[in-house]
Amino acid sequence: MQIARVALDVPLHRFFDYLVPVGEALSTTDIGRRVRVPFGRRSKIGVIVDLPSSSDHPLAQLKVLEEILRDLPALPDDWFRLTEFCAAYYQAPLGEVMLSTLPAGLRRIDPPKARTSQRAVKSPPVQEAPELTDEQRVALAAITGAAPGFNAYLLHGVTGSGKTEVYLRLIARALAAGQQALLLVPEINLTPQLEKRVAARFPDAGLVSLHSELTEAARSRNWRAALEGRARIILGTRLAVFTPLPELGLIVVDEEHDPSFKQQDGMRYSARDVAVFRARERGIQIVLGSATPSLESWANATDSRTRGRYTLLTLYQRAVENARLPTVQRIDTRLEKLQDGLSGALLMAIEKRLARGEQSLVFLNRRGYAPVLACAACGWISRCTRCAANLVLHLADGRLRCHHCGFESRVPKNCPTCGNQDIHPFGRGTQRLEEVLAARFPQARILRVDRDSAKSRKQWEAMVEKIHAGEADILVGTQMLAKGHDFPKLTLVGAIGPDAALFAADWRAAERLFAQLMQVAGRAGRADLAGEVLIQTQFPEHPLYAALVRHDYPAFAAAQLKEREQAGFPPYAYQAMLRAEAPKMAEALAFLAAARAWPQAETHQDVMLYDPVPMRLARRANFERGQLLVESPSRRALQSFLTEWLRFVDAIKAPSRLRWHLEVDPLEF
DNA sequence: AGCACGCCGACT
DNA sequence: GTCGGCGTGCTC
Repeated sequence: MQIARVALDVPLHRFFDYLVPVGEALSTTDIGRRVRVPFGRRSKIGVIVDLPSSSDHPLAQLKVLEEILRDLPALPDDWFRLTEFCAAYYQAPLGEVMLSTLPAGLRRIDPPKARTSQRAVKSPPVQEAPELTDEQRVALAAITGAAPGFNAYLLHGVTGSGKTEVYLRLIARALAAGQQALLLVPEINLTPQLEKRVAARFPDAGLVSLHSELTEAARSRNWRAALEGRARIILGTRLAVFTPLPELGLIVVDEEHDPSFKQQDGMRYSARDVAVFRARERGIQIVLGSATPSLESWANATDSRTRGRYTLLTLYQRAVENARLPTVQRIDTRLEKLQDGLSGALLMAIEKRLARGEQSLVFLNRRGYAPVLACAACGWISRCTRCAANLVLHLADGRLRCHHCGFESRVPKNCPTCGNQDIHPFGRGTQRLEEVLAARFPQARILRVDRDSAKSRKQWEAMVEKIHAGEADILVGTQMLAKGHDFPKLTLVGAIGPDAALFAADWRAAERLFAQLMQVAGRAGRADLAGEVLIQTQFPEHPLYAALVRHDYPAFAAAQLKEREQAGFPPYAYQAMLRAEAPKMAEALAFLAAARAWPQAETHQDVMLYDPVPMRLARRANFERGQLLVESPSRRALQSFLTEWLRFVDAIKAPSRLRWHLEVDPLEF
C-alpha cells in the first residue's frame, strides 16, 4: 500500500501519513499536489510533501486519503524550499506555513467553481520605453553585465530619479529570456499608476496582481495563472512573495524600507527578507529599491564587514530634465508664537502658492481632529476603557475613537465625571488642521487625505485624480500622501511637528522619520517647478534635520549605524521577541518569566535574554501585554537557541486566556 | 487550531 | 434534574 505524507494547516510541527487509495499510483511528480484527507472528524485540504516507503505511525491506524486534486500543477520544488526556510527561520509549523501561502479558495474543501470566462483585460495603449539617463544606464549595465546567478542589488535613488524605469528594463530582459518577474510593492492600492505603467509597457505579459484586497476568486485566478506560467509578471504586496513561480528569473522589491513588508500577525515575516532568501535559493537577481533604504540593507551594501553582500547602485539625479531637488528649510518654532500650530513662514509660503496657482501640502502624521479630549475642571481625559491609550477626537463624524482597538463612542457634551461643559480638544490632527487652514485661507480649496477620508481604493484614486486636475490648492495629509505619487503642481511641503519621533523610546523611530520626511519632501517640485520644503521644529540643529536639508541619506545612515553599533542594536545584533497577552499583566509576565527560566539557556552563552517587561501599549482590547527580548550577535546562534527554546516554551502550562507568539527580527518595541 | 470528552455550578 | 463552563488530549 502506498503512503502519502501530507502537510496540513494545523499548528503542529509534524506531517500526517495517509494511505493512497487502490488504483491511484502516485509518482514523485505528485509531490506538491493538493489532497483532501480525513482529519479527526472532518476533512481538510493538505499538500503532499513526500511519498515515504514506510510510516512512523502504525500502518493499521493510517486513514485513506479522500481525493487527489489535479486541478492545478504540483507546487514546484523551490516553493517547498521557500516555505521550509520560512518555517525554520520564523519558528512556525511547516504545514501551517505551506497552507497559509495558498489563496483561501484553494485551501477550502468546496471551492466555488472558478469562473471559466476570464474577463478580457482592457489593453492599455502601449507605452514606449523612454530614453535612459546616464545614471540609469550605468546602474542597469551593472546588473545586466553581472554573471548569472544570485546577486542582490540595492538601488538607492531619490524620488523621481527613475528607479521604476530601471525595474522595467530588467523586467523586459527577464521576459525576453523566457522568465517570470516578481515585483513587490508595499501597498498596491496607493500606487495604482505603477500597475498601469507596467501593464502599458508589457501588454502581452499577462500581468497579474496579488494582494489582500482582491476578491477571493480573483486572487485564486491570478495565483493560478502565476503557477501555470501564463502570468509572466506578478505585481503584489508582501503575500505575493510566496507565489509559486516555476520560471521566476527576477525579483524587484520597491520601497524596500517600507514597514508594510513586515507581516504583523500570524507568521511575522519580512517579505523583503524572504524575497532575498528566495532569490539566493533560486540563483537569480534581486533588486531592492529605495530613496531611504532600511539600515539593514544599507549596512549590507556599505558596511566594511558585510560589503559585497549587496551591490550598491545609486541614482543621484532626478530623471526629468531640469528638475532639481527641493530646497529644505528648518523653521525654528521656538522663535515665534505659532498660529494654530502654523508658523508665519509656512503661512506665507502657502499664500504665495495660492497666488501662483500652485499646490501646497501640509504633512501631519496624525489623523483625527485632536489626539485627546480633556476637561479643564477635573482633569478627565478621553481614555479607551479597553486599551492603555487615549480616544482620538473625530469631529467630522462626532465620534471618539480608539486607534488601537476600534472602540468608538459619541462625543460627550460635557465632562462624563464632573459634568462641566468646559471640555476641550488638546493637540492637533489632520481634521483640525484642515479646519484651521480653511479659516485662514477661505478662498482655497482644501483637501484632506488620510485613512479616514480615503478609505477605499476608489476614494483614494478619486482624490489623486482631483489633485492632478488641479482641483485642490492645499492638501492636508498623513504619510498616505507621501507614497509614490507625482503631483506636478505641488511646489510646497510643510511638515508640522515631526519632532516627537526624534526622542521616541523606539530606537527605530528616527529611521522611520527620516524616510517619511524624505519621501514627503520628494513630493515637492517635480517637472519644471522648483520645490520648497519647510520643516517646523524646535530642534533645528538636530543631525537628522541637518542631513535632510542636504538630502544626505548616506550621512544620516552612517551616523545611525554608528549609534546602532555602539548600542549593540540591529543590524549589529539579531533579535527575537516573545510576547504574551492575558487579562492580567501578572499572568503575561509570569508566563514570560517561566520562559526566561529555561534551564538550558546557560548553554547558549552567545544569546542574551532580557527581563520580561510590559509592552509600550501595555493594554490593548482588554488584554494586558508583556514582552521578552532575546538577542545575539550571531544569527545562527539565535536560530538554534530559538528552536530548542520554543520546544520548552510550548510546554509551559499557561492560563487558557493567555496567548503568546514569537517574532523574529521584530521592528517595533 | 478545531473538536471531542469530562467533570462541577446555576437555571428552564 | 439538565445546560454549559473551560481544562485536557488528540488529530495520520
